[in-house]
Amino acid sequence: MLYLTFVRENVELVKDALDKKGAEADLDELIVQDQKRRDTLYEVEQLKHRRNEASDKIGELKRKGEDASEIISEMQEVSAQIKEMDEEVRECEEKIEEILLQIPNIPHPEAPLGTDEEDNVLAWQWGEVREFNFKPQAHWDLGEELDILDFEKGAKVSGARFTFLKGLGAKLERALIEFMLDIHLEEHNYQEVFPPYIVHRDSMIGTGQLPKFEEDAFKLEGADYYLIPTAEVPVTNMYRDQILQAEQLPIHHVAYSACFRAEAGAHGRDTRGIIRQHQFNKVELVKFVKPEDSYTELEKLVKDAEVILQKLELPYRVLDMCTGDLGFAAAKKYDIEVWFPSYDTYREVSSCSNFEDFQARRASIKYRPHPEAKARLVHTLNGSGVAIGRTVAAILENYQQTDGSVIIPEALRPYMNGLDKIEP
RNA sequence: GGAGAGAUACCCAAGUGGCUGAAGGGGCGGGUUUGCUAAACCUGUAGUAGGACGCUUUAGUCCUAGCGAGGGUUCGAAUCCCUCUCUCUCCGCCA
Repeated sequence: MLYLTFVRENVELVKDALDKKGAEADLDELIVQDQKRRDTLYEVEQLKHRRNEASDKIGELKRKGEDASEIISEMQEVSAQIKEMDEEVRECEEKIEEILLQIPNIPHPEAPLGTDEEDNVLAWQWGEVREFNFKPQAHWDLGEELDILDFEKGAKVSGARFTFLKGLGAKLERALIEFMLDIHLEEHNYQEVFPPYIVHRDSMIGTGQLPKFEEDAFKLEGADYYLIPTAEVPVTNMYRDQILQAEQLPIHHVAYSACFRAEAGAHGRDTRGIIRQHQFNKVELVKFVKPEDSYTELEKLVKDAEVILQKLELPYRVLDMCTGDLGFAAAKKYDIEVWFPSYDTYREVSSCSNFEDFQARRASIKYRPHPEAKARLVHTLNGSGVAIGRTVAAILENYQQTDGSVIIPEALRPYMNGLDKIEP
């Protein structure tokens, strides 16, 4: 969310941002409501001032045992008027809030201009794409043959986009979680948290999932509860409505969690395999930093995520996301995509964003640069470090052998009891 | 799930309708005394949000709101009433 004052004073800039992001919001109505609110507020505050003074007077008169009925009846009228105008102000604020929540973050000036994923810019890439001397199989075929993925059982028990991992598949998933957590804890100095998977509405608003993207989330029936679409939501909201001390920053958290997504707009896409599931595992990195550090921190965040893929020796590329593909809350974003032989392309396994103060403002997360200083909003960042399910799929595809077996990446073997291969 | 008790500023805490725009204490900041420290004494300490005017060789002044949240009663609410949230204690149940 942007500050109302900021929007009021930078209407053109905000309009430009809306264009670049391909978003819409009724700025004209916002300005009208804002003006109406301020006018009414000024008047009603004058009345309240009068009332406060009169109340003191009444108290004084009553203490002296004198008659105050005249001034009381006068104030009865004033109070009724105040009540009415308060209601008017409240209505304006409701409309303003509604529009304000529709306005996306302003893109960073260096974010490439563009309308959709076609316009994303290749930033850099790593690793050699393997040449196969046979036709590589898709991970769902490999997984079924190895009896480590069971799509039928997933569909039977829970429906489409749910899958059972079995035996060494389940172990591989667990090993990756452990492996990634260890790297970020021991080599990158993140602090681990294990968050709740269910949050209430305020938390979803705090990080920007709501109110705009209600249909993407799973809501629990009969309660104001949502299943988290990413650990970003609970971990960022840990610090909601807080003023941090300067020396607490930067805060770097790593959190493993399951993630739940309705995938409402994705009918027919990635219906096979485990690329797009309603429930998947992810190790997430979340940072709270001083504003002046946030872009350095973003670069480091991407590097931290990349290390995982480098250690697993999976070839990947990094995309600098264009303005149209930045999403609602990000000012700048890099996606990391790993190579999938069967798709003959790269698929996203991580998305690293700098939200600047957009989330911090919604969630009211501030810090004091000096003990005496006025509180400022922090900058928040997060990125996957990385998505587990897609990494499993990538390992199956990239490490497959002619006989249908799959080699375990060396870095992962300590987490698999030294196992070097999954065989049919 | 049942019964009860709570929520007041950085912390503890007083406060049942106007003299509380929040006593008192602790902590923290400043000062006096002092060779230094400590002690004692004096003194400051609502952070925030919003608005009006001012400033932009940058600086404030005033107003409004704010005692867990939201409503209500009242000329006036920390105080009375209603709803909700959270915390604690005991019982039950459970991993």
